[in-house]
Amino acid sequence: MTDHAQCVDRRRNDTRQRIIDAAVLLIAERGYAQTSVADLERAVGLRPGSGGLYRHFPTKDDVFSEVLGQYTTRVRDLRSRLADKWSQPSSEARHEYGHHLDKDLRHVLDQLRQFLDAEAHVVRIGSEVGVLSDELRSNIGEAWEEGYGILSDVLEHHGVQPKEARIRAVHALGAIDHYTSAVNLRGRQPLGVTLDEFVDHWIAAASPPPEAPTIASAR
Amino acid sequence: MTDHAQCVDRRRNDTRQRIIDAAVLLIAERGYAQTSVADLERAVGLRPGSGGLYRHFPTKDDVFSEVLGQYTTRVRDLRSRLADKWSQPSSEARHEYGHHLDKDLRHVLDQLRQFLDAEAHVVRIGSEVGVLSDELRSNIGEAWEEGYGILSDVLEHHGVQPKEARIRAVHALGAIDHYTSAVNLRGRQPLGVTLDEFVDHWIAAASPPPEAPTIASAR
Amino acid sequence: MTDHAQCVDRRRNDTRQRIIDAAVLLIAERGYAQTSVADLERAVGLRPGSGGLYRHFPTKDDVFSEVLGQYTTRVRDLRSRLADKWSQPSSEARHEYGHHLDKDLRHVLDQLRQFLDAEAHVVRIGSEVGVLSDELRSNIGEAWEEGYGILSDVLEHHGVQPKEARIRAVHALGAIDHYTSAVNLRGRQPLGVTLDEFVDHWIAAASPPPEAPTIASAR
Amino acid sequence: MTDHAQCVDRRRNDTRQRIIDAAVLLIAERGYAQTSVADLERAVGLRPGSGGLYRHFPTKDDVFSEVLGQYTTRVRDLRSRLADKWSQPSSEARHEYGHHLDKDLRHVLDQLRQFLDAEAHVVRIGSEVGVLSDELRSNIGEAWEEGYGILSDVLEHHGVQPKEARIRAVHALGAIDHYTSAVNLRGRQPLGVTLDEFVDHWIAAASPPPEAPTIASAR
DNA sequence: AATGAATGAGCCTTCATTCAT
DNA sequence: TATGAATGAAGGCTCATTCAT
Repeated sequence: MTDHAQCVDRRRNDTRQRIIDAAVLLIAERGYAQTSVADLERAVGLRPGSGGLYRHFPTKDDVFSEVLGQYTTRVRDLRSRLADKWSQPSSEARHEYGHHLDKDLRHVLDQLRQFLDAEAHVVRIGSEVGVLSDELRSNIGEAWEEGYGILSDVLEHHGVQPKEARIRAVHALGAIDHYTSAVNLRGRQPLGVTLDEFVDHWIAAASPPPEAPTIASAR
Repeated sequence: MTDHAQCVDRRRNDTRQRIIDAAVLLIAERGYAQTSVADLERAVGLRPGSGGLYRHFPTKDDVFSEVLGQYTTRVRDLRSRLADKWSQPSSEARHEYGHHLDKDLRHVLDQLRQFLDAEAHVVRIGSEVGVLSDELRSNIGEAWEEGYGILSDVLEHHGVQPKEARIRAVHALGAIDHYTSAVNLRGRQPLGVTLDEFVDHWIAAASPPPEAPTIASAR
Repeated sequence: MTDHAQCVDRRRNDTRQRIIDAAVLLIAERGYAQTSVADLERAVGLRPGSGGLYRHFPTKDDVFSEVLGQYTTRVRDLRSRLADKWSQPSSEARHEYGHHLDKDLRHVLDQLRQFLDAEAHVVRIGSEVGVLSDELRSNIGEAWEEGYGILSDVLEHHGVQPKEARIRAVHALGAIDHYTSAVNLRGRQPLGVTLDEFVDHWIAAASPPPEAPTIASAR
Repeated sequence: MTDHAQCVDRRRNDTRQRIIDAAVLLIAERGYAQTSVADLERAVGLRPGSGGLYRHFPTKDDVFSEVLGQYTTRVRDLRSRLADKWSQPSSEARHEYGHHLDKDLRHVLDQLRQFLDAEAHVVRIGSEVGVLSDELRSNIGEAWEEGYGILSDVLEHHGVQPKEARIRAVHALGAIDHYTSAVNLRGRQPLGVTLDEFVDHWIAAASPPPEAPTIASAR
């Protein structure tokens, strides 16, 4: 393979990735349904409406599929990054994660919220799931599975049985997803419940009752 | 009033309501965005594309606004129907609702689930909130507020303080909304958690800790 | 014929005329093309879109045809009213019309302008002639013929030969029509020429040159 | 630049201009309001209703705006072409324009009439001004201003004061516009006045009175 | 005389996608 | 690889008119 060929390949990947990045931005801004192929082309310097995008993706949906794929990867990364914190408590000595469930949950929630702030497009897509193709929907499903995993990891680390950890994780992530979406989309706090109030309760609800959960989970 | 007049009146309400009913069905089937005016017309026997719908609604969105409005009414009805059960425990002697929080919560959840099964279209619309107009969005917001209310009613009846009842209600309804949507839209149980498993946990999570709930919540 | 029947007939004519009056108003406001059958119905208290107008007119265009017809009648009236002024100079002694062409022309122009201010709808239609049906167009033609007549009357009265009077009349009315329309429609004075400037010139141009026109026209 | 590139460029300009040309024809035939986007597409060989026109113009109105723009340019050209004739009398020796107002006016009128015969569409649009958008209306206004200018140029060249030249120009062009439109749209000569009769009078009326025109206009 | 309902034809516009160059 | 052009299918909406009641 010549240098030239490499350069071409690079450029190709370049445009391809730039389309994805543009998609991320545009979706965050106006949503999936309102982002047209021409918009994407314009955003990356291709002539809008000329179909230049189809050199890089067979279909509009494939762009978004890739977007979601990369997102899933980032969720996975976050998950393993956090998992490391519990399993290698000494590495970040001062923080001492992995000892107190409460503290760890709050930390996870913080991380989760920070993460999602940086992934506004996916939050946005979340409110348009209904108009997505089946493939895209299942892409999103994968990401969610990893997301639940983040929470079940902490719980398991703290001795909650795997099965129960999963249940709690789904319950907890679902609750916060709903709350966040409600605030974002309807611009109003549900029943006037503030974020702080919600979070405090959430931490408490996510933790298993102090008495004897660990006994049941002793494996 | 003659038979005649009655007939005329009937016809009018008829088509209008039939459009709404058709909308309910079609939304449940393919979603809001995928339901065109022509689809609605076809569904009620008007010639598709002839604009016959516009004799009954000024705008496509107004159809859906009405759909959502009628839905909100039904949620409200459900709420007051359930509220009656706690406040008039003797009226349905054998059921004895209003005494045990656990039992009542399970009952509410059953009712809620039955209710939502019959309102599949709204669940579906919920997944398209992102593409909806502001008005439609706020219509949905209203319905949710009533929905949370159903749960906070039970909790309050059982001595949970109003503020905490609201927080718990939002948390609980959010969790179940997310779970249900996940199953409906992605056709898969999150982390393999079954409905029964989820429900059992949900009941437990929604109830305040057994010891001194009111005391605990008085902070 | 009973009183009742008369009453019905009255009402019928009533509604018919009210439709015409409404048309006059609506056209003046938004133009012919923008005035729909439903608008007319609404304006006279019929249910818009129910086709009630078709009890009184076979066609939308027939309404406007009638509107134009009544207008033509009014132009004719104005014409004969003015004609009387020249032929019966003594009747309104003080004004002494019929003696000085200049004065008379200015008077006619004033009357014409007053008249048209009260007939805004026709001025408006004038700017939409291009979208009118042939019949409507010829209706307008009739009115114009009467309009030219007003001017040729004055000129003839002052000794201008019929043929030349007609030419001058067409020329003069055309010039003022164009000027007025330009100001109305483009909201700007052509080449910055003000109304007063235009009128002064118009009077001068409409009058035949002082030397010997009367000789030629001596019949 | 290869043949290829040239061909591509040609094609682009081609369709765009062909749309404009088609618009000119269709407007002349049936008017602006009656010319739909689909009509234009059909006329240039695009599939009607497929929206192919929108690759070349962002909006239906933009097509007509361009049509009017090109027209204005042509009027301006005519104006400067004629202006040259008066200021450079020797260049076309035999015609000797610029010396006799009568002759020059007749010449201008001939040119104007020839010009407008070739611009039937604009005449037609003139009769639909009432239904046009503001932008289109102001486009037309521009063209008129140039048109008046043609006449005021001749008059000024012959010593008529600028202000009076402008008034006369507006008056004269208005008169002929009205006459022409009347004949075109109503298919009948106003008061039976023939074109020749009208023109002869027009020439006379447009010229300032022989004696001391400049003095008279200095008031 | 009036009305509710329906209709058909049409309108302007959008957009994912294809194709030749 | 990129682009101009075209296309087909749709989409929401308007409106004069008809018809049964």
